[in-house]
Amino acid sequence: MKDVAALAGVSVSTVSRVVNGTDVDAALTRRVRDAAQLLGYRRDHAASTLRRADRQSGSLGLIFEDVSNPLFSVVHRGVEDVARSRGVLTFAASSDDDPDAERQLAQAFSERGVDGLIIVPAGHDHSYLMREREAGTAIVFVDRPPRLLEADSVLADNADGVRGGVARLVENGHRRIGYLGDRQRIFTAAERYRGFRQALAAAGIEEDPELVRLDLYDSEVAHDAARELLTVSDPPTALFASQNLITIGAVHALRELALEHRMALIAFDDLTLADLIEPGLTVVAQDPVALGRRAAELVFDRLDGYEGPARSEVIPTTLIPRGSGELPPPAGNRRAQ
Amino acid sequence: MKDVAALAGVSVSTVSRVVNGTDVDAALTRRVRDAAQLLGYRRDHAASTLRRADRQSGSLGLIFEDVSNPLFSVVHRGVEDVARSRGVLTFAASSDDDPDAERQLAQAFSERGVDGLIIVPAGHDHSYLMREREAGTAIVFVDRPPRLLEADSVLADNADGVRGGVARLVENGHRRIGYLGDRQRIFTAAERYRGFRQALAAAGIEEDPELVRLDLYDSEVAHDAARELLTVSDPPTALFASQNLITIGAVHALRELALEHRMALIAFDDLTLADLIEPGLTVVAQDPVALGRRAAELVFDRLDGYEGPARSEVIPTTLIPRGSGELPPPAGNRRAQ
DNA sequence: CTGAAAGCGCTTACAG
DNA sequence: CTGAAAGCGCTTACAG
Repeated sequence: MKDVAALAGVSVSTVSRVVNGTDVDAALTRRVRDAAQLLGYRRDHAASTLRRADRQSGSLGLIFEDVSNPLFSVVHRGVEDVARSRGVLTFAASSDDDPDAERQLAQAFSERGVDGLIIVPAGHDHSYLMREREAGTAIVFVDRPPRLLEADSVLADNADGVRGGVARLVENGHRRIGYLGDRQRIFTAAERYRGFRQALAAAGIEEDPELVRLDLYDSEVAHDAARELLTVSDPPTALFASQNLITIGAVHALRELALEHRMALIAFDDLTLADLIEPGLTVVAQDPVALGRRAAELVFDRLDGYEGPARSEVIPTTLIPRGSGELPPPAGNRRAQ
Repeated sequence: MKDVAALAGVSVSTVSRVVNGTDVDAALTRRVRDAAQLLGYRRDHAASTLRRADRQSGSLGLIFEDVSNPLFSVVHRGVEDVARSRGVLTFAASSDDDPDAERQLAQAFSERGVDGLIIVPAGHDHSYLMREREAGTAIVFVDRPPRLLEADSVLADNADGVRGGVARLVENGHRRIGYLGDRQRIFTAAERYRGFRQALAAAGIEEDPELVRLDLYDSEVAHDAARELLTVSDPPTALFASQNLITIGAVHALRELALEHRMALIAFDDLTLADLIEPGLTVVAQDPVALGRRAAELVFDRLDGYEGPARSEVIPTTLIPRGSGELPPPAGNRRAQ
């Protein structure tokens, strides 16, 4: 900037004013612009915000479990869309579900002066974020709620999604419905299982522990659990798979037992080729773009001065029928009721 | 920092030294740390690098076509892994293949002082980046090479991947092979088509224009093109789909014509449920983590002082046989040769 | 409208 | 080992 000022024959104040668009004599403006162009001048954003009154860095920090997880990368895109419309850029990083990593990333982002933090929480104690918030950083949680901290959050309607899926199975005549669940310490997994139980209760069906397998942490384990569950003495006529990897394991098990056209299946979360497998996979789909957009909007509401109580927003899910969820129970089972 | 110094009863110089780990008397160090802890002090990273000798901001800017594209989100993760091991954070943004957006993002990142830029190029003229590079920013291109700028790049071996896939089809006895290609102005699409022609030439097969459909920009268009191509008077016995969306269109067309078990199919790029569709989808898979890691390594090589000529690295692809690519031509066709 | 000066939060020679 | 002082690139009252 000094160089630009020298070349244009004006003071650095004037250059600063031109760069910031405050009124400056047209001739001077031209001289400054020419000089800047010639020297390839680019304002130092950090120095600028250091001195500025509002102290906004124009950046947000996103902490996901994994930036390459298809769900979170789409959330990221949702955030980006609303942030970019305000000239705000996004940092993104992966915690790999490690609470220490989450903290370190939050700290690293804070040191870099992000205006807001959007977090898919890994930790179980977010009180450490109080200080960042007092320092003016807007904090919003996505996909899972914060613990030990009152803060804005945007969640998918996990319980309701499962409830709707299972209700559909019940409508189609199923009463013995198997459930394949993820680790119950994970918020979304616990919520989904809760939805399952609610749906059974609403239909007046008693839960059969034999038909429920929880804490399935990858497709292999889910595959084994599904095989077991499908071969109990009084097997289910329908299955609910509560998550992507579990769904893959379940489909493998159904194939192996040649049951894919006889056993109804509904899965939580959509998948790329879901309409190309046989039968088409009926899913309860989340809306990750909406999760991201809304989270960003809550961040900017705070930055724009909203100081009300923490808001918890819930984004609805959608049931997408593709065939597997519409299979009726076999005739024998129908009569048996 | 001033406040910490006051509370600890030392000068700001001493606080700075403690924060930066230069040797300070143990007792003073303790007093400073306690004061910092008490005040919730967090160093201002921007102010720090502003004054520092090396001027490194500890951040990288990534410009993808779309952060939510599964390929790029995995590249992102690869970059993140090597960057994080050096304490470097990553900005990421989507250009949506718009050259202007690419430029604006590059500029926004530069203003924020990123140490390096990793770009999936949208534009056709990257000379505008000369200035950033002169300013010390390391620049590496991923997935597609730069234009009008000598710069490091990391590409997948597109041509070779297709060549290998088509060679496999030829080995299995196919001589009439259909090709479904994306818009030829896209570098990767052109490369893949080049690989297709090379494979045919190597096998002494003359290219039949009737069996080649290019510039397919979405699954609908690909679906239509595949249907057409499969119903010409002398139809192919095998198909090569050059990209994800095209593959989806091709599989739909094969299903529609009930040809999925009679027509061989190999696709470029792996997909989540590829082993669960019938028959399993044989693919030429890229290694996006490696693309990202290598790109980050090239960035850090430059930042570490490497000043040699631009390097073009190529990451090999892998053929994953799952059934669809291993279907032989029908007996009649085999005799016909 | 323009310029000289102070200062954002920090680091780093320079003395001591 | 420690402190006073200068200065990184910028913005912004304050005079003129």
